[in-house]
Amino acid sequence: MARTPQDITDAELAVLNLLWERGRSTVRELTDVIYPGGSGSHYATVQKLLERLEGKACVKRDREPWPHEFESTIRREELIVRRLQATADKLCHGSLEPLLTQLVRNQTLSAEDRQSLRGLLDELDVEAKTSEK
Amino acid sequence: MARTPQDITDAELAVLNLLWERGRSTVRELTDVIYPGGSGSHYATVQKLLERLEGKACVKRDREPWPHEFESTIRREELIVRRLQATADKLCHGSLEPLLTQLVRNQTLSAEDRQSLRGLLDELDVEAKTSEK
DNA sequence: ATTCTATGAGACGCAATGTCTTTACGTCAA
DNA sequence: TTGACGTAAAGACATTGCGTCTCATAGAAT
Repeated sequence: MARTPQDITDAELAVLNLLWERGRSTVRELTDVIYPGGSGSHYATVQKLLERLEGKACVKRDREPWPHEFESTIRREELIVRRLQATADKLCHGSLEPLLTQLVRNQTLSAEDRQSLRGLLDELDVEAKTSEK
Repeated sequence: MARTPQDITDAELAVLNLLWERGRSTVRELTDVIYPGGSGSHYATVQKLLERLEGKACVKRDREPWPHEFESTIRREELIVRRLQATADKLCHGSLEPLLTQLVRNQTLSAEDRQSLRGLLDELDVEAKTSEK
């Protein structure tokens, strides 16, 4: 069984999380937050992580300003969905429904929560019906 | 940033999935399914994976019969919840609610998925009503 | 007894990942 | 222009996770 590398590693995620918070940033700005009072090599570490994120199409580099500025090209929500799907693939033959079941069972939802959830489901039903013709 | 090992690896998961399907099994039975016509060393591979799963308290070994029989001590649902929580920890400061939102918004939910979710919500309504008095 | 299979401990090797080094380059102040 | 300083870019390096494999020993069966 071949080993499958992680899509986005923890260190990379730390950078992405910061980009989501701060928006467009330089390597230095990110480094100073992730490694406060960090040495010179930490700068290179963050740079490498950004480079790898760029390779994974999760980050876009703007070479126009100097120093370069980085920006995430993936939204947090997209990554959430990606991870959910990965979990479903490995544990539920790709079906997301069991995840939903566990989440609903596990979380204490108020009556209002349940109602609004039903509303959302109704919306989805309508969308499905209108798009199928 | 220290590297965090995966809780359960893909190869280990393949074994667990089989145990969930078949129930209590011997090493040979599992090996013959995972590596059909596999060589002798594949047997040892499965054995090692079981040993590691045992160390992670996901599998119980019964030394009484011969050959030994293995059984999973964790349910698929527990593992799902664990992975969901891990995703929430890394992407949502530990909150599961954003996962739920994404799952429901995601149009990959089939009509049947939506129906079964409604059923689940109904169950929760009943539980809430009976426990509130 | 011998022969087959199972067990158990450990070695091995590749690759992923976080880190660090080095060299070249751009920008600005004197 | 030159020197100083921060940045860019490429790549080397160390650790270790993880799947695999070897071998020595033990139990069962014929």
